[in-house]
Amino acid sequence: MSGNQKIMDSRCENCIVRQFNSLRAMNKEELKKVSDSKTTKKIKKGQPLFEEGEKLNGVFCVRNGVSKLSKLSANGKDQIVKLASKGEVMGQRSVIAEESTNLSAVAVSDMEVCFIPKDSIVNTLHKNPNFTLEVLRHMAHDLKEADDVIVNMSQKTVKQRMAEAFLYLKNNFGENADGFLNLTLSREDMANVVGTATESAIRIISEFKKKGYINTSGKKIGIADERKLKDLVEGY
Amino acid sequence: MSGNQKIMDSRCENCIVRQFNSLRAMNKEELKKVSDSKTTKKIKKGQPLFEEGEKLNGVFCVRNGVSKLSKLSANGKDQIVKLASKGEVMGQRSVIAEESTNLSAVAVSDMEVCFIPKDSIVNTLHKNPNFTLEVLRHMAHDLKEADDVIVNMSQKTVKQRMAEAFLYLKNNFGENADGFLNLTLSREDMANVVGTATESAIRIISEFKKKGYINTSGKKIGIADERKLKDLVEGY
DNA sequence: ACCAAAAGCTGATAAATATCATAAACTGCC
DNA sequence: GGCAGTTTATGATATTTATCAGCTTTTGGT
Repeated sequence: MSGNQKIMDSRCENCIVRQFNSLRAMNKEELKKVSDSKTTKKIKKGQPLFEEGEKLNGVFCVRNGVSKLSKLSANGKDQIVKLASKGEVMGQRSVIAEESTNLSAVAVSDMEVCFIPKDSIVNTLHKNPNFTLEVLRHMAHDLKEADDVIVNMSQKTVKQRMAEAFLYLKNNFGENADGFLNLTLSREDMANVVGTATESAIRIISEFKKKGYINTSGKKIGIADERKLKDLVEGY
Repeated sequence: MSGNQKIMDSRCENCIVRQFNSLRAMNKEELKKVSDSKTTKKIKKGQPLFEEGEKLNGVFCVRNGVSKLSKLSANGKDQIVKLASKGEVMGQRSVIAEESTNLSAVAVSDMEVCFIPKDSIVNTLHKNPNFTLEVLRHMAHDLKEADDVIVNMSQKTVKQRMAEAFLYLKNNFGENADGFLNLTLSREDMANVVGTATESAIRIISEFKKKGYINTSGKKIGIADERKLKDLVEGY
């Protein structure tokens, strides 16, 4: 790595993260505008990026770390709807629909994000059909995933959803050299992903451990028997 | 009504239904192309429009009637994800993302739909940013709603979801002169909307009736006490 | 290093929901 | 109009999940 990498990375044009999201469909000028107007922020684990009901005047592009996107329900519990990591753009919906967000975003690990004011985004949406289409494709995909989540939530048991959550964490955030998941969530967050009580989540984690599906070390969790977890999800 | 209404209506340019969906952002020529390539179909209650896993080579625009969009889960139950009625376009996602559908569509009442081959849609998506943006806005809205559904499914009780479903049916499909809901769903379909066992749905309907929240006449259901249903949804 | 607060854990119990069984009411059909 | 098949209904029971209470472990701050 060269000494001036920091400076290079700070331009969107050179940002690797862009590969993963709709920004890659922007042309040079558009990207320049975005880059000139954006600001980079460091967010500590546990800190909020934005809260439900806020009007966002821009989107957040994740460079590093992970954020949970959740919605408070009437019973006082948070439901985590999505975990956004490197390359993902948060707050798009609010900006596109010109409504306040329906979700809160809180960092679940230390993060580095770029905040892109909405003007440059909205402008490009009106002028560059390729970009708009790219965003649309992303959203179509998200919507399809949302359907799957709805079906899982309503048709699968808590145990099945928990097993699925572990597989999801492994597939999306990977595991480190010791075989533990890269992303460590608190039991409460796990419960809020799965949509269950914290105690129930803890109980199921204990059970999975006892049965040898997973192993734990402190808060870290490792997938020990992926096959068994998959079977459980499928209902065997 | 004039004698040639049938003919007028059969052109998209004059179709009222278009007011409700993204097609209104198309220009004259684009609309003409759509109109020339589309075909109109009548679908009887209970008949499928398309099935999960199919590759759709076009979208369906609902002129009349209602279709359920559902997904089969591993336990053999159908989860109804959406009810599409007049003006709604089905199959967009599949066409946009160029993937097979993740949902099945079955008519829950007699329907009249227009099938629009994908070419004219895809073409416009590439060339008319206004149209693309309009579709995008719709999808952003759908996605927001999907988030709400996820939260409801995971955080609310079956009883609350059932109450919510009745309010939804009233708000979206209205009621007739006798005070009964315009859209009559079977108990099984109700259960599949709410994500519960058919017996549980029946039990809750009986309970609501006993408590005076709703009234029934055969399969028809009328909302008797909207306030109480709303309170129930909110958790009182 | 120590203390308070938070997170994790476990048992007992209650509540919600699913499942199984059975019967009545309705529907389409000849 | 009557019969077969489906839908609706209800009871009994089993299973799943939430809630409450008490305890231990971990964490972060000074």
